[in-house]
Amino acid sequence: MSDSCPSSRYHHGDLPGALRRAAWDMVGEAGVRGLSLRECARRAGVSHAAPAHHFGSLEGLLIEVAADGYERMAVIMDEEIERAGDRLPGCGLGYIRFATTHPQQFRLMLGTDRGAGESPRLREAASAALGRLREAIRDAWIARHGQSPDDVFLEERTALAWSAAHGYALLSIDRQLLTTSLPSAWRVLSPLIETLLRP
Amino acid sequence: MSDSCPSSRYHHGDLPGALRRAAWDMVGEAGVRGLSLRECARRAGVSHAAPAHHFGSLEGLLIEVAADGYERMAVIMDEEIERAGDRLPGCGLGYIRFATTHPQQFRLMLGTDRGAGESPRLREAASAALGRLREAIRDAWIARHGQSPDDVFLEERTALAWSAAHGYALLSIDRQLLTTSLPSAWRVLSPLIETLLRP
DNA sequence: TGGGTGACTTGACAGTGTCAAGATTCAGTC
DNA sequence: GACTGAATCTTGACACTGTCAAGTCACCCA
Repeated sequence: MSDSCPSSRYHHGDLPGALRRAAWDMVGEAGVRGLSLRECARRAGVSHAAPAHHFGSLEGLLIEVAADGYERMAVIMDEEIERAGDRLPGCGLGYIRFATTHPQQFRLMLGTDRGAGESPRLREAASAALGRLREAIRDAWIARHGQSPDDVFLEERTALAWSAAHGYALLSIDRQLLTTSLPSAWRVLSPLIETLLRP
Repeated sequence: MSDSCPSSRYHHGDLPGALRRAAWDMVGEAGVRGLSLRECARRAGVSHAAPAHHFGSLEGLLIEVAADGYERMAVIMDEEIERAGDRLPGCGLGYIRFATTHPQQFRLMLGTDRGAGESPRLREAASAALGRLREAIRDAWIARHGQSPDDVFLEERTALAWSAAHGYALLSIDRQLLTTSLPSAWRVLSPLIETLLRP
């Protein structure tokens, strides 16, 4: 059963999933502004009003697609952690790799505003990505200092690491806007590792 | 002559400026998705097709409004530099202050994509903001080491500083999404100053 | 097997972006 | 002062959009 060929006329079978995949593809092709509910419905093979039953509105679909993005990001972060063999740089580089390979979707993810707080799935997915970074810092700290850092201190270092990775990711995707020659992620961010692990 | 009261029926007097101010206000009120060309035209007191003559399309208006954003950001960075008495933290804190006081406009600024590279005014405005940070790092380096840093090295440190400030700014405005308790900008970012100035 | 709910379809409405044709205003030249 | 051309609009049209309401079909459970 494909996305655009429903199992029956009034019962798609997996319409929410098909709509989210269609939205993901359209954002990748044409950016957030190029996304429309009706075109998603066409690609899923249903009528224009079908999505409302599952997502309420276009805004509702966008929020769920942003949550999808964080879940996909977590997968790439895990891959990069495994490839790098070192969790802390693996997390950061995975984050950046996701953003540079999915620039338009990445923009959607950080473009969602107040309504996004209402989605438990989005909150969880975003927190999970942040949690990987927090765990990586905690483990690196324990390896260096023999004991766990203070919770408040850990939050500060996590915020610093996330900020730097996030900001660098945006520099990468906005490169025509800000600079024509951006130094590599490693060269820019590796000095930060020492900072994160110093009391 | 106000924005919505043209000096004559077929000659507004400053229509481009009025449209950009209307767009700025609408983005602030309802986010990028809440902006429409026709509503901007209504607020400026002209017909729906008038903006096309100045901006070509909605996309063209968005790009110019993003450039406005960077110019306003530069003003706030300069104010914060003066208030802090120290350029490097002043730049960073000014950047963050702008983002947290204009979250929706800030999102517009980083939401612009490929077409934005075409606007010399946007490129210049964005580069000027980045240039302030580069100058602040260079000056702080000279104060510490007695001579200017290598250009490549300076670009790396500038990218690191921008990334961290930018990332923290986004954490601030997305706070319902990622965390309910974000440590202050100073506590998160001040360890970075030492990193920026170490060879 | 029937009923209730879920999952759609159809149709309508208001708003949008953009384009084309036309009207008005301004500025420069003679 | 009149004329001309360009700038700056207005009007109208079209296609697309999001959302809502009413109706139809499919599925599942008692």
